[in-house]
Amino acid sequence: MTDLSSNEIQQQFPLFDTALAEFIHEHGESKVFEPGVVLMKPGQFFKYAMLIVDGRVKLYREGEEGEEYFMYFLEPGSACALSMMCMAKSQSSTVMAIALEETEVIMIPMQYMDTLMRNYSAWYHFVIETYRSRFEELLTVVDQIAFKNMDERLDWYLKRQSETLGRNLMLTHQQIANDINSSREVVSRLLKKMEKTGRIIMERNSIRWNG
Amino acid sequence: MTDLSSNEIQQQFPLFDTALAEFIHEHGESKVFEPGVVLMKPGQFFKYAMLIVDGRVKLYREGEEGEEYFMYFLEPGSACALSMMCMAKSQSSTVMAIALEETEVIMIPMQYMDTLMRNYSAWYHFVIETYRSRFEELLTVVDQIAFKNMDERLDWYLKRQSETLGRNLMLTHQQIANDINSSREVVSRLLKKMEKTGRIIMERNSIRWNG
DNA sequence: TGGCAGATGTGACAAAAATCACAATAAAGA
DNA sequence: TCTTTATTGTGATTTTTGTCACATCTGCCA
Repeated sequence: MTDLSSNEIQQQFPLFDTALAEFIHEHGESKVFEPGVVLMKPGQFFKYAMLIVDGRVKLYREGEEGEEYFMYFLEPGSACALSMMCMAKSQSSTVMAIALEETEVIMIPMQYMDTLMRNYSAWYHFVIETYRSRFEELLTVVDQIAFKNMDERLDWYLKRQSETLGRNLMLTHQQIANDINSSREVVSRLLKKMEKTGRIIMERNSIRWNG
Repeated sequence: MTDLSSNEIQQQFPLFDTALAEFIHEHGESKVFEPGVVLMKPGQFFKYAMLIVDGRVKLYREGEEGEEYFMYFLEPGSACALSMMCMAKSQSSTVMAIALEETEVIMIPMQYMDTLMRNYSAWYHFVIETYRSRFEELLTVVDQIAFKNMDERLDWYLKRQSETLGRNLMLTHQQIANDINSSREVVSRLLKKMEKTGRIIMERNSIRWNG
């Protein structure tokens, strides 16, 4: 039983019809994750499909030697595709997911998946759309690292960050370097160039995106 | 109506139960693609879910300036995840798919998707497993290009090629360079090194993998 | 058999990015 | 205010990869 009414659920997830929203209201469980908490990590198994109601989650890939690579954000109204896929096969996750803000999540136990899939076509449309959009997003990530130089990748990274986090990005050069698997010095120099063209304004601990 | 009996379908797709195999036998359409034929290209819309019965399909991403990046193969018993996702939303594809050999495909018109999802749980398990495994595969591609140097990427590339194409790879250095978005000279030099360690044997137009 | 096209080898050089070393600056606390 | 620490700036150097130029080699076929 969730904290949210089926009405509130429908507001956040416009694809859901009333019957589905009520089912989820009934059988889902609400949970709040504090900023910095790990929602998902490599090797972890899933018992729930996770729907983001409020807040923001950062997904990134971890390399063997602790390198990181930012993939995408989960925002309210979206679901964690990985949680649904892994759950379906009792597979373990291979990415990290961290709450950036206080994040409210509806968790749907896996035993309801069959029922949902079978009886609520809105659900499977939602599931497939979730997969599709994440797959697409991952493809654009591949594009960037396969085909683009660091300056373009940095630009794209900041653009995406500002799209979900706003124009004022509270990021140090080191954090950015981690996210795009580069080094602080390289990021510093490239940022300096971007500042000269007016694309950004730099302050200590933050960057203003002018896009 | 497919050329394949429901029995043959079940043999290729072990997850399918008899009822599902019969449904697909009834409503699917058989099609054969000759080597080199494009099954799917950016901008194309889908009316069918494609199941690979025989042959081999190569999927790769195309960059804005015509660069390429090899993603993965589709083999018999697997489905094209992209075709299912795009179809579901009438979205257009963003990758290239080319038949390497003569490839036999079952094409299921999209109007049956709802029925399949609703009435055949084996179908949606299959769909989700398809998505999951492709997503996972794409993640390992990200790993490689984000975290690894050219020598490791080449090694991994050859390993994957030989896993589905056999130890004897009919590839020129130029073709390899295209697939991993590098240059012929770089690939030549790295291959030479790999030959010295005995990991491969080079011949004209082909490479023998000893992995 | 001679020539040609595609494939491969290789040195020299250029460009992109990572690394190293250290300076300068700013904020936070004691 | 003085100290400490995190952040940012910057030159010098190295490593990795890509590019250019050209030499060889191999198989094909006219």
